[in-house]
Amino acid sequence: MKTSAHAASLAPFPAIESAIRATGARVTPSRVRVYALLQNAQGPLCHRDIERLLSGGALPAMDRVTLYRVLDWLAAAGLAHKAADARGVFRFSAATSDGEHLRHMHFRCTACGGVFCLDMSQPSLPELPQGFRLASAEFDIRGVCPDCAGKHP
Amino acid sequence: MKTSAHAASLAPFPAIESAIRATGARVTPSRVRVYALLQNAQGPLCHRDIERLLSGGALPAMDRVTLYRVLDWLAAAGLAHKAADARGVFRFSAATSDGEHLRHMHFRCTACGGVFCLDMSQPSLPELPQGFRLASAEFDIRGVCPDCAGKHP
DNA sequence: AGCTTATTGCAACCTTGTGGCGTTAATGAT
DNA sequence: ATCATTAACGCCACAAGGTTGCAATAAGCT
Repeated sequence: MKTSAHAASLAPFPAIESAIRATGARVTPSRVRVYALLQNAQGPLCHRDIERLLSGGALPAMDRVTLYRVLDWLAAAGLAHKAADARGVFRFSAATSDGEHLRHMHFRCTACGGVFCLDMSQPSLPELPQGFRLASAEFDIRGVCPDCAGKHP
Repeated sequence: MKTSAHAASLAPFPAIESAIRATGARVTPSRVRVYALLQNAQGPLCHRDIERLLSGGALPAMDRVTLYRVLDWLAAAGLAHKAADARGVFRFSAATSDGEHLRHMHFRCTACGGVFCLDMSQPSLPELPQGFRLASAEFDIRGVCPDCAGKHP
């Protein structure tokens, strides 16, 4: 039995692959790797985080710019959410089914930039003035996380 | 009657001046100008906005870095709030009395980065898990503002 | 007026993110 | 299976936002 090295690298992620294919765009190793990584992540990751996590594996690290483009593409395709953290750095997270993450609770650490999802029911959304187009709404709580609070007492 | 040019440049802002002096730090023209500007602003301003607004006047434009430092100092002194907008750029706003702005509603335009304060009563704050230190909480609503919605139909 | 030292201005640098362009490789057709 | 098409990739340089180091300046105190 002969299996190409290429096919083997994509095979472990059938769901990922089909989700990408469903958008009409091409299925590439970069997209599969990044999207899979976001889905397994605990919270939103920034470009730097992803670069580090990716460089650990056996596969060759992908180009900086390619990663930026893959992330922006995932966001544009609706497969990921893109939002700036408390330090002004963009973080990305996999977009579950739909709408689940749109009304969510986040705790943003102003020291390390980390984002923690608080799984709590959220209050109802208020009415917007005329002309404003809503994209997402979240209760944004800022402060210092337990880790950083320990380092800076 | 003789009045020094220096004193004349600070005289118009007695409240501003005493607020700065109350922090224990030195009262400088840069701090007075920037803090006065933030207090008169309609919404949170970014570094760029402030640079432009300042360069319009008769006084010589202050240094880029000095402005960054004045803004960070205002935030550290508790006279201003510092937060990243939807595009990841820091915006600053004058800190009114206290706590008023901490629980506030904002609409952040993902196209132009503009921030609009929505003066609406806000739902109550939830409990945080152990170890998390709260600094501020706001209902963060993202989307496209009427201006940008008109440009990109 | 003179002293002390917090602020300023300047220059260089860092990080995050984007645009241009030739090359590679994912897909559809042969 | 091979080929052609063109979306993605990799590499380059660049832009915007933000920070650090240090010499020169000017607030505030006596």
